[in-house]
Amino acid sequence: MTLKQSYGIGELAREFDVTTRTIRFYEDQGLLTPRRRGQTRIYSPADRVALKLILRGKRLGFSLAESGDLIRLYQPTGDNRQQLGALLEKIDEKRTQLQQQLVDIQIMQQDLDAAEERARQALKELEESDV
Amino acid sequence: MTLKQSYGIGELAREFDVTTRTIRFYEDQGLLTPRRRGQTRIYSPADRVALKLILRGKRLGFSLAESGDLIRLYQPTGDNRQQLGALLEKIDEKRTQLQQQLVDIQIMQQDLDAAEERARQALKELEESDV
DNA sequence: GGGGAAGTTTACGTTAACGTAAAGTGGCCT
DNA sequence: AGGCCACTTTACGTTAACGTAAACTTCCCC
Repeated sequence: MTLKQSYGIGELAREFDVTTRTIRFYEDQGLLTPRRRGQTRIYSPADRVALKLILRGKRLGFSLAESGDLIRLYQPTGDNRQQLGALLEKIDEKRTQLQQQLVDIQIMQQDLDAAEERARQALKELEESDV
Repeated sequence: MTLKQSYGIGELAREFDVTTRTIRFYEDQGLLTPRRRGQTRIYSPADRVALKLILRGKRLGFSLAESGDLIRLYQPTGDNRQQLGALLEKIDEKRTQLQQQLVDIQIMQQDLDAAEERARQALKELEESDV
């Protein structure tokens, strides 16, 4: 089975577990650009990918504006050297940010390990004092 | 030189590049608990660590409430089995979340790689068409 | 043809995380 | 004494990211 090439708003809402209000809001912010059949919104696979990107961004604490940037990194825009240069810079910024987040995650994971260890130790001591 | 054992609010603000308003706000939220000398706040190394944790959390999109949870994972509270059980669960939740974020970061990094590749390709074509 | 179900627009409401301004206190310097 | 910091409290303002409610249309079903 090949990919669907269009989606309804409710369909996307269910798939990604967001409300239709949220999806319309993203459109308002210029992050999604569904076409219309009558007055009903029809979403393309590209819209679906964009939505996925937004939600992934959210999990990493990105603002909608930042996710908008990311989405635009994908749109093959008829670009001149200026814009391509700026693009490469933006990519580099994001990469730096992601690197920092990686470090943050690693530290937090170690912290969690330590916290778990202490909790287990405390449990153990409870056991022993209570034979 | 051994660690300082107390800090002023401005000092912390400078070190972590936040405003004093922000630091006081965190106290309001119960995330910091400085003692007082007169009416002036004096921060302990533990407060400083907590602040660091909060800001790290922010970089990963954690809410202040979530960072509050993390901070509490560190406070050796006189715990009973119930609480320790809940603690271990919380730790596990956070671990799962961090794992998801790791995956998200990896995907984004690949996306950035692809975007950079396309940008470089576009640049190259511009060069060639413009001998 | 009446009534859901799913879509739409419009608009006001809400929460988190601070910003910003005003007015006061305490110390230190010259 | 005057002045300048750095600190304090109080309080109202602001922005992002939706939630919630009301009042339509459209389509489908029986």
